[in-house]
Formats: sequence, structure tokens, C-alpha cells
Amino acid sequence: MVVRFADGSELRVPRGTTLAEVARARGESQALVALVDGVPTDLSARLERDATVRFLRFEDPQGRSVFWHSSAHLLAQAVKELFPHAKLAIGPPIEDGFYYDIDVGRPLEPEDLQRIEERMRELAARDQTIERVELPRAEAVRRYQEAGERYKLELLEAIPDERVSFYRQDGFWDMCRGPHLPRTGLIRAVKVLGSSGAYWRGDERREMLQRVYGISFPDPAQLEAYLQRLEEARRRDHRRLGRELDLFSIEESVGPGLVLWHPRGAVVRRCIEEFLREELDRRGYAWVYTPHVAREALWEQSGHLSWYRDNMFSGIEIEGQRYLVKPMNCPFHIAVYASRTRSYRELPVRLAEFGTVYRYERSGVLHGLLRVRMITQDDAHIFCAPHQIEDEICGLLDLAFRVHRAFGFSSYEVTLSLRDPATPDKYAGDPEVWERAEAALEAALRREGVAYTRAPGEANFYGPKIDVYFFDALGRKWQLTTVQLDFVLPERFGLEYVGEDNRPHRPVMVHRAILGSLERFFGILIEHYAGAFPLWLAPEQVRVLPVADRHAAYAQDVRDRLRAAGLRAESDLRAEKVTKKVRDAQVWKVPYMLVVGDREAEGGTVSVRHRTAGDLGPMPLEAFIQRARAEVTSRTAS
RNA sequence: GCCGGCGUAGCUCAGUCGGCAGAGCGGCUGAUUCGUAAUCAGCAGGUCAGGGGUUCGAAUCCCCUCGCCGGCUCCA
Repeated sequence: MVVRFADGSELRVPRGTTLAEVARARGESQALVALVDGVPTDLSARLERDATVRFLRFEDPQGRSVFWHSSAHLLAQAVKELFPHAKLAIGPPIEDGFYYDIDVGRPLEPEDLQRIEERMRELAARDQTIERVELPRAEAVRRYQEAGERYKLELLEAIPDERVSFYRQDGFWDMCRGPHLPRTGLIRAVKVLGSSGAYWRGDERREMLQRVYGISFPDPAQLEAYLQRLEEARRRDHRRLGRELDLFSIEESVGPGLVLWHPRGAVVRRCIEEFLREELDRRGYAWVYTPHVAREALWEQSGHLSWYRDNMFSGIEIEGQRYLVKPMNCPFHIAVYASRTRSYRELPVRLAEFGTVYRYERSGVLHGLLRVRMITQDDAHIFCAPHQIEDEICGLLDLAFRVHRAFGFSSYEVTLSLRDPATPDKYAGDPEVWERAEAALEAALRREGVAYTRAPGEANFYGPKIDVYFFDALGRKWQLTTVQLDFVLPERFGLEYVGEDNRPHRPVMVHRAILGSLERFFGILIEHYAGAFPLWLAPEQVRVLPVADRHAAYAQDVRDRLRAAGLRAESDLRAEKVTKKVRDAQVWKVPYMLVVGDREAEGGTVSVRHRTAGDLGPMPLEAFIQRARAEVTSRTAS
């Protein structure tokens, strides 16, 4: 029998050789699991025919996923030992670790988690062999009925197969497709991260189970590194930095989810807005301002009342008319478009606005700036003829990448959400228009050389869309740009333009946001830069630090000249030592510190210290201004 | 909204068994006049989230409300 490997080499082994033996023969001491002709397989499995084999380690995403899946079983085993009456639901691996949903009959407390973690360590150290066992379906049902494992029985109902696989380690059995690690001893480091309520099958009408989260590694040093990454994320938390750097606050007296942009945060926002304005002006957008409320009838016509009402703030009544606070800007932009006859000559009409909308978000989901009830979208709506879609999408992709590059986001992922061909009736609008539009989106992506993933069935009911995700400095993925075609609203509002043929035509509408919402983007940006904004965004760009009181007048003069040159400058005139002033400026993450004493006052110079590069030495004030202005204008990312 | 954990000075946090409300940082005042990450001293600052209850007595125990945190569901 011949076993082939990815590198082209081959190994001859007798039929029935286990994968573990093959691994040993190949010196694959790190192997956790194998891919046999692409199928993930236990190392304990025997090879019965020629096959191509690849061994997976923890470093391989699939290997890691198996490692965490087995860790989830270990967690369940520990819980079952500590709480014999607990009923198991499901326990999958996730992006960062694993969880297990368990009905324990009571909430788990921190001490319980401590005990579970300790028990997991003991069970891992016991190095139990993990064994795959296949049982007839009836036998599996019988076992679970006896044990009263109602969730497992429900899962079993959904499995049509006559034989069901189980994994066993000592006395602990769990129904599972597998594969799994060969033994628990490979799990050398374990941490139970927390627990929370989670609905059975994700359905809020059903039982609430306890979801216990954990993470594990083959090497304790990896756990240590992981915990340090968590600590780094805590250090960058925008809620913490927002307070420390006086950027924003959310006050109980005002209301949850309602953001107060403090002066220092407002500066950053203004820079972001100005940058976007420049970019959009260059691309033929027209700016509009629209109200925050509108008559109920407008929301009826747009359809929001029927499908978005649960997310809307309740209405206000004025002179017997009901008004609702806007959860979206589109009806207003549509009203601008529809305010007069439109000719094909003026298409595409691109209407842009930093529009603040209000959405009712359930209290439990609010999270700093990332999830709020007041959302300022960098919104725009493009009204165009169907044949213009492709060019418009190209322009939007170009815009999105250019803008995000300026903020230091370079790696991305793109999904193209299309109709599900199986359920064409789920979608509104003409199937032919859909066809053409989907083709146009795809053509645009290819023309721009953008790598993307097709997601059939993920389209909105009103049109296909493109979502762009960017990765921040910590490697976390954020959906920022979204471009959505809409065939429904032009219909509902009867939008038209007069064509070359002097007859009315229906425009296509594109909803698009580049940054998403300014609140959320600001939160992401704070964490991305850990509060140390590049010069062009920094709330305070330069701080002048006089050495002693007698230098105060010169310091003020320097500050004023910086301001006259368009730089955001402050001076620190406190009767403190320079070291203290430097420290405070560093803590506030001010990019440039200018130390001025006798030598500088005499020569009209400044001694420049950069936040990260350190002491840059003395230079004429004018030279510094030139340098700083160039850095601002180029929007250098560092 | 649901499950769990929290809420003490502007911030970070002590506060034992139910027995006088604390520290550091920050702020203010004064002294110091200093050359690239913290000078010294003094002072002010509290409805212990809010309300109700138990008790001779509540920051501490119980109940309700509000808010925050970690998740679930949802999502820009």
C-alpha cells in the first residue's frame, strides 16, 4: 500500500497501518490529526487503501481547531465530574479557543470556573487516551435517553445516519463527528476564560444554558503569550483611552449609547470629515443636510415602518401629526432627488451627508463607541442608470481603499453577497435587473483587482452588496465599507429620470458608507493607534515646554507662531521641571514636544522631541514648521 | 431584552464580623526655576449609583430601579 505526501514523496506500508505509525515513521512528532485525501482523520485510524496524507499540527488552522475541539470535550468531562447532573449541549472550537454549552441547573459562579479549570488540568495531566467508537443509532438513542441527555437527543434526531460516532476518554463519552487528538496529555495549558448565558440553539425563546469559554495550547508559553495579547487589547480599549485622553464620554445623565464628543475627540472627527470631504468633492459628490425627523408617512412609504420599526425611537406628535426620528438617511436623499425632474445627463447623482441617525439598540448590546444609539454615518446615495453601476462600483472600491490606507489599514477581505439561486422569490425586484447588477458588481471587483469571496444567499432582499473588512493593528477584523444596491426604494418612491429617448426611466440606487459610522470608526481608530494618533489626526500636535518661568514669553510666542502656521499647539507653563512636562506630554501622546530654554530663546530655535523617535535636537522654528506641515499635508501614517 | 458579575472622591482601588469614610494619582494653593518620562509641602474633594426594607446601628444584609462590564440574540 502506498502513502503519498504533499512533498511528492511516498511511503510503502502494510494495509491497516495506523496514521500514528505513519507519523512516527515520518518523524512528525507534532502531528495532532491527519488529512487523508483531504478528509480530517484521527491518528488512530487505520489506512485501508492508497492515500495522500498530510499531518496537521497546532500551527495549522485545522489542526488548531481539532485541538480546541478536544479541549471542549475536556471541559465537558470536567463539568460532568463536578456536576454529574449537568446536561451537555454543544461544544465547538471557535476562532480563539472553544466553548461548551451546558445545562447545569444553576448559574456558574467564578469559583465554579476556577474548579472546572483545575479539574481540566488534572484530566489533561492524566493523559487519557481519546478513542473513537461507532454505535448503532438506536444504541445511541438508548444511552442518551437513560442519561436524560435531552439536548443530545435533540441533536441526534437531526442525524440521519445509521451509525453514530462517539469519542471516549476514560468514562466520559460524547457524541461527535470528530476528529480528535489522540490523547488529552497534548493539552499542556488551559484557561477557562469565563461563562455566560446562551440560548439553546441560539433561540431566545428556548432554554438558557451556561456557555463556558476556554482557551488551550500545546505549550504553556503560548498561553502566556495569548494572555499578554488580551492584556494589550485591554490597554488599548477605546473606552479607557477615551477617558484618559479626554476624547469622548457617554454620560448616564444624557443616556446610554449617546456619545459626547469632547474637544480633543471632536478634532479627530473634524480631520476625518475634512479628509472625506476632499475625497468626495474630487469624485463629483454633492453635499446635503437633512432633518433628524420626518412624518410617519415617509417611513411608511420607504417601508421602514414595516421592517425596521423595532429599531426605531418612538415618535413625537406635533399638531396632530406623528413624526419619527430617522434611523437612516435614505428617504431624505431620495426626497432631494425627487424634488424635481432629473435628466439622464446629470446622472449619476451622488448625494453625501454625515448624517446622524438614531437607532434603538437593546440595552445589553451597547458597547462604548462600537455599538451606540446615535450613529453618524458617512453616508451617500448614488442614483444612476443601470449601465453606470460598474463604473460607480469601481469608483467606490478605489475610494474605500484610498481612504483606509490613509488610516493605516492595508489588509482587507471583501465579500460579494448575491442572491440564493434556490430561493429567487425571497428577493424584490426584476430578476433580469438582478442578473445584470450582480454581473456589474463582479466585473467591478475584477477590474479593480480586488480579491473577494462570493457569498450566495447573503444579499439583502432589496439588492446585492459588497462588504469590505479591514484588519487593525491587533489583527482584528472590522466591517467598515459597505456598498449596497437597492432596486426597491426607487420603485417605492417612483423615482425617475428622463432618458435620451425623452421617456421616463427608473434609476438604480446605491447606498454606501466608507467608514460606516463615525462613532464606531473613531472607536476602532483609537484602538488601532492605541491612542497615539498620527500627526494629521492628533488632537494636540505640538506642545511647547519652557525650561523655566523666564522662558514663558518665548514659549507663548512659539505657540502662537505654530498656530498661525495652522498647527494645533499648546504650551505647558506650569512651574514643573522639564522632565515632568515631557512625561505628561508623552502620557497624552502628543507627537511633538518643543523644549525651549535660554539657548533657543536667544537663537529663535526649538529643541524638538518626537513622541517615539525621541530627541531630534535643535532647529530653527521655521524649519520645524516646514517639517510638521509637510507631515500633516501628506497624512503620514506613523 | 436575556444570563452572570459589578457600582465607594474626577480616575484606579482599599474598607475585617454590621459599629467614626480611606490611599495613590488628578485638582487647588504655596515653595522650588530646574534641559528631554514623575520636586516638595499643605488644602479641598463623598447622598458609598438611586429608592425602599431589616437592625439600637447599614458602604457592608434583603428587595426594586438605573447604569456599567463579560457573553447570548441583533448589528454600522
